Amino acid sequence: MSHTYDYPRPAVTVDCVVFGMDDEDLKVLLIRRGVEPFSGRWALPGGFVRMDEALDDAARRELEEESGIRPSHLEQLYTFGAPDRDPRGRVITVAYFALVKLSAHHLHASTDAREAAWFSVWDTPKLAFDHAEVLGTALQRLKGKVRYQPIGFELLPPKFTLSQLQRLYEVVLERELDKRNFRKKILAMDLLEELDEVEQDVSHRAARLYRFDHKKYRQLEKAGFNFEL
Amino acid sequence: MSHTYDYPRPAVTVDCVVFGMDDEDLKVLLIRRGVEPFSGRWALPGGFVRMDEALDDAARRELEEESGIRPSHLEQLYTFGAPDRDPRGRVITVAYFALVKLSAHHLHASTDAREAAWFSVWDTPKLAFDHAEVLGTALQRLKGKVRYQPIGFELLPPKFTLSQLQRLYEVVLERELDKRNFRKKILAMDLLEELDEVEQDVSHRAARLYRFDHKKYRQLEKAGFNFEL
DNA sequence: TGACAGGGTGTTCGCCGGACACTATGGCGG
DNA sequence: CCGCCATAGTGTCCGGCGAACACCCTGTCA
Repeated sequence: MSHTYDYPRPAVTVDCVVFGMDDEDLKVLLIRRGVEPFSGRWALPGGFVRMDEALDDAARRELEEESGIRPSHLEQLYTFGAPDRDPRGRVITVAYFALVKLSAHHLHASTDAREAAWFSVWDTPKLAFDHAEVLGTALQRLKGKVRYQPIGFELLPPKFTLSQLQRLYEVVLERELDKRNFRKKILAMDLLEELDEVEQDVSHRAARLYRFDHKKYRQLEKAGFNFEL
Repeated sequence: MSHTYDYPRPAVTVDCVVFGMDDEDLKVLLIRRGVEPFSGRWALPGGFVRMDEALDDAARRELEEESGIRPSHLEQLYTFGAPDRDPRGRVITVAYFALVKLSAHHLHASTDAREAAWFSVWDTPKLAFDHAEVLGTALQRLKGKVRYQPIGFELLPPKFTLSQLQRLYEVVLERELDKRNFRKKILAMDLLEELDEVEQDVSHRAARLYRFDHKKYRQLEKAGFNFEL
């Protein structure tokens, strides 16, 4: 079946930059392409938008189809539409930005025969299309946003230690933070629930676990509170 | 001439939210539609993206065609793609956000038979499509961005008084600012060039004029300086 | 039992943001 | 010409917050 229009139309895709965090590093999800163009190259998960589908829904669907992941945070990032960004012709892509708790998503291998894997964001292979630029934009966004919105927690397991949280901020912001000042500030916000649990299976003194209190955050937010760093 | 594709494709447009500032209020540029759908209604300037044209270029072109305006600041805002946002079918619009010096753009009336006019952003007529939502998103962006990037100056004439600048911030941020603190802070940044001129034709003491020093800003920016409020 | 690998904790100081009120000028009208 | 009006322009104090900074604690493992 074919479709005919009076004027030429670009194709529209969505692509997702999905970030996850393991104990050392910030990771991004990539898919190895199995078809031309750029067959064999790594690329961001994504695909064509259906005619009856909202853009956000398309992003979620493609992500789930290609990796099985349902992100805990998803937002639109930027729309890339350089006329020559896809060798097949005019393709405009609406890029999305997603955060997942890596621990909860041990990639059940390739859901539909495509290979998916996590890469350190500082050390990715050469990417297809303009996906390196998209990734760069997403990193900037993450770096900017993490300081004034509590989205960093979406990258950590539900229960986490303050050291994990600090490492996360250090990796994302690309600078070291003072342990005492960091703890003082984050605890002063009163957004973390101190649990009666400590981490397990570590070969040194075990750290206390905390949980982010979404409900309290929403309350404070309404009252004009601003999360910052 | 017609164009045929294997899969259906959405149409892609750009729409521009153009802000200007007069002595009292923040304004937005609207165009009265002359064709269906929403004929007679006011809408944001915009139109279809050409096949060989970057998105930014499309935004600039449509804006110039419909109003003669060449904005001093233009950036992508957000992409709106709800399946039912246009009664003609699937139309995805990439919205842009633009700032102009109102004084320099006394709308040479309708460049191509369409009616264009400035409206107070707090008091617009009912808008076509989902343009009210687009405008709301743009206002949020302006409000957020004006505090940590010196884009407010794009809304003022090249030479302005500190009172004009303060009024601009008050209108955009929707709150009153203390005159002494505002002046202290903005002057401390050392980004304003104090001119040997005062405003003319006012029926009270004339205020000194200042000019924003773009060059100095770029230097400081490189050195890690951060503009704030 | 000692060494190692993080965990956890307070104080000081300088700066900046916020609150706050009066004098100075210039135009205009009476 | 004098007084009024409308806006311009100016400085201080205080409290809070961010930045710098070092040592003891605890649990594990060899």
